Amino acid sequence: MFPSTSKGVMNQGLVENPEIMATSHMGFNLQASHLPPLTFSPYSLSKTCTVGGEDDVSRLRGNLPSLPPDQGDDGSGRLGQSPTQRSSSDLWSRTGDRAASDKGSSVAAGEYYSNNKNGPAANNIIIDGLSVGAMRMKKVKVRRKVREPRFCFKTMSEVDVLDDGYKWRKYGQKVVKNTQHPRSYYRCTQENCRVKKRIERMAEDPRMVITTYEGRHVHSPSHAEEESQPSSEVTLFW
DNA sequence: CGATTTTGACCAGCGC
DNA sequence: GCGCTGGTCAAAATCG
Repeated sequence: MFPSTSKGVMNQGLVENPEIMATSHMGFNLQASHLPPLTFSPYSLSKTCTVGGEDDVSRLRGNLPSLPPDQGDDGSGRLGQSPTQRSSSDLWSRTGDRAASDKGSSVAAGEYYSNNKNGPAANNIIIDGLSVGAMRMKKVKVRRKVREPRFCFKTMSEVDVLDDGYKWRKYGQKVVKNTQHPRSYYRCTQENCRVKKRIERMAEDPRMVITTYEGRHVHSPSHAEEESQPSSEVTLFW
């Protein structure tokens, strides 16, 4: 349903091979000198990286997308990992919102988990996936609030804010529970563009930066014309 | 001086 | 209802 010539490896929510090419009307360009050339398939990304609410849970349970990636406003075209894709022995870290209690009562839609089974490595980008199995294990309590499509990924970086080609304005910073590092909230400065992102460092490994995007850009990257070296970018689509 | 960042206050969702 | 927490607002401060 989505044009993609993915050559990458999606494994339990990770993109391990950067050689994924795809086309889409929406995308991110991450430019960072410390990163390898990366272009993520929109299909792969949406398939493993986002979940936004009750509808998504239903979709995930059916393992079928209900919407193509370019339709809808709440997680279009998102697919879920099979519950069996999440191994209990894998190291997962919660990176998403607080739909579930911090007191460990349940796992709910809207949470994001990452699995870095290869361990942190330089120039390694990890796409975060979602545990559907965990949702099945317990009764899911879901926020009714409509969510924008989201995905998050981790990068090993000394700088918090990666240059993704868009212009961002910081609108908040918060110290979240059980973490030493504050979480920063950014909004796209483009008028009528409601895309947000938040950036935080992993508690377990402060070298890893977790970037979570929410929403879709309605415009091109601000310095798209300046792209002279596609091989030095990371492009994320969904 | 406009754009951006900082930061405390406020709000909403959730569990008890 | 209350307390806790994450997310957002907005005034003040800072930057270029």
